[in-house]
Amino acid sequence: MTEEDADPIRRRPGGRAARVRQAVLTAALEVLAEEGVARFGIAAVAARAGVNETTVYRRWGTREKLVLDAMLAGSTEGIPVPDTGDVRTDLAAFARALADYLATPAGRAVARAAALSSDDPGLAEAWETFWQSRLELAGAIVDRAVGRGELPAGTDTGLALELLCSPLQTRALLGHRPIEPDLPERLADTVLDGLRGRA
Amino acid sequence: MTEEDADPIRRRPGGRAARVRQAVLTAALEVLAEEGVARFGIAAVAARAGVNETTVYRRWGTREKLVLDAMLAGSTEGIPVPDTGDVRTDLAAFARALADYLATPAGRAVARAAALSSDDPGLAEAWETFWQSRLELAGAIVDRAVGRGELPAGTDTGLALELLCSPLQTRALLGHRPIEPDLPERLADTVLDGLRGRA
Amino acid sequence: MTEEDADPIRRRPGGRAARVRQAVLTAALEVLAEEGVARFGIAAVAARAGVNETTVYRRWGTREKLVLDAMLAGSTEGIPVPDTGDVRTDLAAFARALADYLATPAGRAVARAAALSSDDPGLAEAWETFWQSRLELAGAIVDRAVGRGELPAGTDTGLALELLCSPLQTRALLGHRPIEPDLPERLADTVLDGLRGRA
Amino acid sequence: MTEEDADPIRRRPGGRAARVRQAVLTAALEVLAEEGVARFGIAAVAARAGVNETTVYRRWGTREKLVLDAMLAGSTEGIPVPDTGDVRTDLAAFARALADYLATPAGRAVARAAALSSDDPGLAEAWETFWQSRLELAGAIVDRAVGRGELPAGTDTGLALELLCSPLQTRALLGHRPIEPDLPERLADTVLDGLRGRA
DNA sequence: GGATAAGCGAGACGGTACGTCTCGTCTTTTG
DNA sequence: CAAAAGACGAGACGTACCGTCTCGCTTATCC
Repeated sequence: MTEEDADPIRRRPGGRAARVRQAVLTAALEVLAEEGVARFGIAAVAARAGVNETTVYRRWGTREKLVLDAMLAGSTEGIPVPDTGDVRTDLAAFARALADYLATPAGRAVARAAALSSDDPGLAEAWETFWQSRLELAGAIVDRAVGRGELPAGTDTGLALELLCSPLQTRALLGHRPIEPDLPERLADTVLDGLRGRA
Repeated sequence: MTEEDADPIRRRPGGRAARVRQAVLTAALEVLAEEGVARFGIAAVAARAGVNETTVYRRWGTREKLVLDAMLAGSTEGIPVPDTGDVRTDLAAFARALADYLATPAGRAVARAAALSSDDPGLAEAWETFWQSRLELAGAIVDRAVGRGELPAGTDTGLALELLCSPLQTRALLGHRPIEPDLPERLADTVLDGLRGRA
Repeated sequence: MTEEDADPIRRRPGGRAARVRQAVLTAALEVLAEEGVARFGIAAVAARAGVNETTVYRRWGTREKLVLDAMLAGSTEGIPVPDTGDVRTDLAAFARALADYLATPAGRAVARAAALSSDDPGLAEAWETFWQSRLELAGAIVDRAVGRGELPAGTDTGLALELLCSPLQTRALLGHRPIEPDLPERLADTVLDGLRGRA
Repeated sequence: MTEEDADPIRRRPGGRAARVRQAVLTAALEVLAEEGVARFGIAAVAARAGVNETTVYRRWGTREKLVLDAMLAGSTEGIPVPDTGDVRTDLAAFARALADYLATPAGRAVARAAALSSDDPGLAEAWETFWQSRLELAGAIVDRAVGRGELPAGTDTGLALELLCSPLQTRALLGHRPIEPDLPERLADTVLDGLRGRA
């Protein structure tokens, strides 16, 4: 885990094993985006990857683990974190980007997959980490604002991000209420005001 | 529709149909709470309700619709909405109650069920309505605060509730991050400050 | 059974009961002819007769009994028995008529219904009677031939009819082998030769 | 196709697939004989074969196909065809054997099954072939008699068999009229006389 | 460079749930 | 009060996935 990946499959990047792995994960992401998480099936993934079903079961075991691995491998880019020097602009842009991502089929699929596989504690933790790593980068926006004096010292970065992001996530997960275009801005404004305190 | 329920099943409260309906919905809620939404099956519900499986299929058709109906029929009480005269106390108490509910097996199940069946547009809308009706009562807290002058006139009630509730919902849905005991208070504080604007 | 039918349904020929009975039986015959005996269902019969399903169940109980009753009531005419004075012509014509009837949807349905419901001893006997009464009329052909000296005295009428008819019935029942146009004649010829004996 | 069976299931005679196949077909024949074709169910067959229900559906799809396959695989021996040098004795013995077979539960089931599934053209043809292959062996009796001069040269073998066998089949199929002990002999006699022609 | 071990393809199977279909019974409502 | 309307019980049917297993065969690794 430290200097050499323990997974024997990734040992040789050019080998057949790695090729199969990549094909399956790519296919999984495509199926996820096209069919949604509810109709996501291993048979479809294997067929699209040009790989035998048994192989997928051998390597990933269950549907949930495959979804998780595909997500981890596939969305490495994350949400872009702007840095314009103005905290309001940055937060609004980040919220906008997150909303756009969640409107994507892939984004919807990610959210659903996380929600559905959170029964298994191990998977739940993995999803937790997934979201954490995707969103905590935005903490830099808040931290920089504190550094510039735009926000008071001691500002709770986590709370800020949670207030900003979870309305968007919740809308993507529950029901089908669309995200109005000005919602990211309104969220950013209100959250900023809240963080600055009443005084 | 006005004085007599349109649903023919509920016409006679004492009849067999109504009795069966009640038994199934109750059993559904129990199974949901005990097994979770992923392992929720119609066979188990029918067995527990002492009703034939076919009847469940006849009346509800699919698992998703049964879950929805059980939720609609079963959680009529909703989250209590306090009225102490102090908006901060009220909001914090409401957030606390919501968090407690979401920590309940039933609460988790509700959240998961909504996330699960949001592929079907009709069901998604129904779940939207469900949450709307459960949470909008809390709008009274904000409205009363506006009336008392605790909050400015043009306060966006919906945004307020969304900021307050969605972090709790998201935590219940994604990952397994527990809700810290003081989170409701912190949420209430920050949201209130945000609503009051940057003085 | 002797001078007044015991069946209460037939008591009043003009009453509603009789009307319902007639409608159901007619509808049953139609469904039987159109859909075949395998897809014959009480629901379809009731719908076509403009009568409630429950009524059919009350009066006839099971599908088999309804089929039987419909057959008994519906095909009173039977197969025409010719009398030309020549036994070969008569037998061939009768065989031809039977073959034509068995090629009819109704005829196929009758044969299938008899074959399928012969598990129940009571029904089996009823079907036995049904066929007996339809075919034994043709015994007159043989008897007349004996009277005219065309066939020896002591000719086994039942055996003659069985030899003549059962190949046609079997072809209608098993497999889908069509009945060649000259088969009735060949049957009549061979059977007649057989009856006359070798000498 | 010549030296290796095309059916992939039978490729390995000792493999699990072949074992399962055999178990299911044997169980099917047993259920068929014990319960009759009307009460023949896949669940019962699977249970008796110690095989999962799904496997039966996968391999045979419908009840009718399973019945057919069981019959094809299970009654390979057919009706014994005697060769005593006397056509009357041979035909009578064959008719007797057929009558005995049709009196067997399995024999009844075969007849009923064919009558049951003759709606599907493919299955009807298969049943046709089934009966054809079971009965045409007896054609040798007639052919040998022609060779010995017991029967005239142009004797219609098919017609002879049909006249001999179909009365027995019809009695087994329709109604419940038992087969009298001397019926086979009388059939053989009359058919032989018929085949020899009038003087 | 050949043994050898790891992984893959192919095919079936056990298991669980789902949703459909019919039959025949039972309760409730209505004329 | 009897028939209509409609729900129910019972049970089979056929389908869809999931995850496991076995058996050859191909590929990559190791001596």
